[in-house]
Amino acid sequence: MNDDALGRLGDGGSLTNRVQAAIEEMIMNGELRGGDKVNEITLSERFGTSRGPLREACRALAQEGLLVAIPNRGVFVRELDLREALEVYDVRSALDELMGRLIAERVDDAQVRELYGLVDAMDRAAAERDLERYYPTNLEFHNRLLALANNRRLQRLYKGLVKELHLFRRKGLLQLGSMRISNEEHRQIVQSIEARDPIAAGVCMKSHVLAAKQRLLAAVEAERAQEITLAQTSAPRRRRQGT
Amino acid sequence: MNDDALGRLGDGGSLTNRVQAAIEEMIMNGELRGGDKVNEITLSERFGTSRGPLREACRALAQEGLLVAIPNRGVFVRELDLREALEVYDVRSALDELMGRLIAERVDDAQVRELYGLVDAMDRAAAERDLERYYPTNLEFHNRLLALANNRRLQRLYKGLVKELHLFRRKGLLQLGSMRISNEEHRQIVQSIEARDPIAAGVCMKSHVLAAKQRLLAAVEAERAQEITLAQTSAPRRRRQGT
DNA sequence: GTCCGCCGGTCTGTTGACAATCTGACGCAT
DNA sequence: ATGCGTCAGATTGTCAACAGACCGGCGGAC
Repeated sequence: MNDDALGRLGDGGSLTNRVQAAIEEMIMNGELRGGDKVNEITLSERFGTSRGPLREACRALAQEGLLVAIPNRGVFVRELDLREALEVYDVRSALDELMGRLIAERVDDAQVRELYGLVDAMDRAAAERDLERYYPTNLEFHNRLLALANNRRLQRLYKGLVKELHLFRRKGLLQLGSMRISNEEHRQIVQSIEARDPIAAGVCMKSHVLAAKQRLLAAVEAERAQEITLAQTSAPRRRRQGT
Repeated sequence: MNDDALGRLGDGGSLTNRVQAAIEEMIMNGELRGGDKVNEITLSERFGTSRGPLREACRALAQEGLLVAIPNRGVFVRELDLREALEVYDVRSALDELMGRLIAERVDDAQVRELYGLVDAMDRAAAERDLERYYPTNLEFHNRLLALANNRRLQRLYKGLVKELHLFRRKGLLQLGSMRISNEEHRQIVQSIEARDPIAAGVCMKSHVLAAKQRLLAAVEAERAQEITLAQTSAPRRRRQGT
């Protein structure tokens, strides 16, 4: 991020809104990592504002859960441990089930065709092992579903949860887990939506998220096993790893 | 609320936190109603602070969804129309299902007995038509369930939704609807929890919320019908009511 | 050698003042 | 009478400075 950081986000109206968007962006693209301290003076100088708007932006982000404010100590980028990440997946599973239910109750044929189009595109990308194309389409697919649910509260909470997952320490594991995603799950979701079966659509979407949760767990376990192996080979005399 | 408004909430550490709690309190007890403007100078003078902390508190409450900030116009207490209230109920139904699922997977016998105790207390209060005792117990029952789910994310989102429902214009209708609540639903919830049946517990809790949603809808319909009747008798020559 | 208390620097918490914007009303022209 | 441009008052947006809290290092006592 450069000195024109706020200029690019010029559509916020107030400085506070732009600063808030800028900090959120810094967190999302990894410039600010979990546990980092948000220094008011440093950041306000960088954005070319005073500390007032910056403090207001931090307050909002803290309420949103992206930052943590400790009185007289400052604000820090929140850090999500494995337990919390799994909690988020559980909540997402519940919201996804609702999403499927709502969508199946109100889609029209054109929307179903659009969803099939996205699934087909993902199939083609997957066949070519083209992850650069698979990811954005996958993202669009889920955004489209979220929009089709037509429930603003659901949309806000869901987007918040997605943002929160960016705070997971080993974010790489999330992508590693979703890499092995089965597009077949997506197709089943659309099929149950096409059948206008709210129960089935809800179950499909819930299962989809819970499967992702399990993939994350598996990836964490795999990494842990590998770490232990590495540690044992490089320092074989050590019997116990740090807990 | 008096001039000691912040003194009673003295445990917030920073002024901002106390102001935030105070404003939230004002919204919850109805002193600030939906659509009301939050004047920075007026409120800051009332709390004995400057505008800085007050603005930060409003930022946080806006992010939480209790206030709405319009650039260069100020912040206003958010107003929930019927459509939005129903949306909230839908989301709550999903979260409650998750809650039931999680609880049934991890309760112990003592906790089940405690839940039965609360249901019994509600039965006794209902038998005596003692709503003053029924309400707090009902609240405690649901808070207890929320705690038993042991999922902080779920707890935060759920409490947020409950707060948001206070912004519904005709809040009275909510209570009117829950007055006819069947404690039998509560007992069924506990029974399925006691049976350690996650599916059944989830369904029971989801149904409980959706039933409340239907009761709200019915109350709104009843009120609307009565309004039309009154309007027709008092001004019978008018054929069309204002939309 | 270790622990305790002091102290300077740094950062946050808060404030009051200045600049920009909006609201509502007044007066004028049509 | 109605509509429009203008203006004063009020309110929000932003800033720079002051006060207080926390952190780390230093020196002395045991």
